[in-house]
Amino acid sequence: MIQKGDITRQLILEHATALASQVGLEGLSFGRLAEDLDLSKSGLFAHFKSLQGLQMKVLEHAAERFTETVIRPALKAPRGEPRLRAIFDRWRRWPKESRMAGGCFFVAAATELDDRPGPARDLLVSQQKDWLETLAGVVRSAIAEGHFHRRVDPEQFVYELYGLMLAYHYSVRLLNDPKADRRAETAFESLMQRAKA
Amino acid sequence: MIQKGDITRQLILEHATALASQVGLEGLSFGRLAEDLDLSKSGLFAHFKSLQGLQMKVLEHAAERFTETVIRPALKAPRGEPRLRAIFDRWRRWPKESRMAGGCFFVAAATELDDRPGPARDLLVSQQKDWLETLAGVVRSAIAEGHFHRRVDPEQFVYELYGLMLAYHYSVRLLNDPKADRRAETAFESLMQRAKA
DNA sequence: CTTTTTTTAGCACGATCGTTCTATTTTTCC
DNA sequence: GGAAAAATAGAACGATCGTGCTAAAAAAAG
Repeated sequence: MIQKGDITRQLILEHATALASQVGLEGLSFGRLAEDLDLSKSGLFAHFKSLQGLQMKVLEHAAERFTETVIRPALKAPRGEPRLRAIFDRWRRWPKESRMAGGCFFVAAATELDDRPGPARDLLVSQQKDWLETLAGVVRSAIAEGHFHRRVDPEQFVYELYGLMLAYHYSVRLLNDPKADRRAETAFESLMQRAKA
Repeated sequence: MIQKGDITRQLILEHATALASQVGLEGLSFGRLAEDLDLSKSGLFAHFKSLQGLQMKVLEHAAERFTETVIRPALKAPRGEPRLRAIFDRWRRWPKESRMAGGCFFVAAATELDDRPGPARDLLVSQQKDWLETLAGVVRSAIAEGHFHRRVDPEQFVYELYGLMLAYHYSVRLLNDPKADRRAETAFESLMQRAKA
């Protein structure tokens, strides 16, 4: 049975995730959220039983959005190189697509939580490892399909791909570099070229 | 004339910078600093006239430390490729070298300030652009020395180098990946190889 | 030494934080 | 419809925040 509370919770999480992409997970506050959403602070609090509870739900919500915005659609592309290209395109556009005011939610969370032990950090780490493993799997497919030669190290490939995306985020958001898109594409093509059979 | 205040200020900044690498620039608070350093909150406050003032000084302090720990020593290496390698080595070790408990201070600051307009962000952007320009200059020297071929795009090179460092930071701090060092070295050598004349 | 300047401490302010408790309203079930 | 359950609001708590004001202590200057 779908309850009213579930809808409200979803609405809160939608806003909280976008807000967290700006101010960080620790920057979230019930007072601010309540004001933005025209709810009482205590009413909002009752939905998640603590700030940590809210932060965990926000992490889960963001991961779901990422899956349905980036991963799932890209899986429709043919295995191997085309799928990898689809992922790259959608990944790069995902902060805009998901209307994250503060850029990629996970980039913010990663630098914020990397030195704060606790369940939130643990959850993020496990999510990120899943994502890296998914990426490595796509690279392995590209090798199996004969698109990439067999000497390609999938983990190394993913490491460099991730670096490229981080540099892109940094260039766009902090430096406002208009050439950021071209830079990312060039780096991606270079990475692909080196892996080609 | 050197005053007592300057020494105290330096001591505060030393601690504040390390703390900010963990909790971020916005995570700094006079109360916390005062407790850590056994000073009164108001006495500490008097040294910087506002939280923004403290944050600006912390940014400046971190930049000075970076210059003397990474840039200056690396400039002793011969122009071109050797100097680039010296920078890479020192850059990678600098969070440990400078005893930043929370990893590279600037990585944290970059993701934190990228969507908060103000003087702190402006200062950080100008610092980062300086650093990128320095790096591009070293790459240009490598071309001039004949170490790199003339088709190398210095800005593109720096973009990929920066991405590699960001991925390294991410792998070490969030994922605790023991292979992070090897991954960074491999990516760096690949970047060098592609640029070689 | 004394005087002046600088540095530090103490205290209070309004604001906001996470959280708890209780009451009221709204939704759900029969 | 009414009864039970769920969702929301209101007020208050102790804590911490940045900041200002005032006084005492320490350092620098003569």
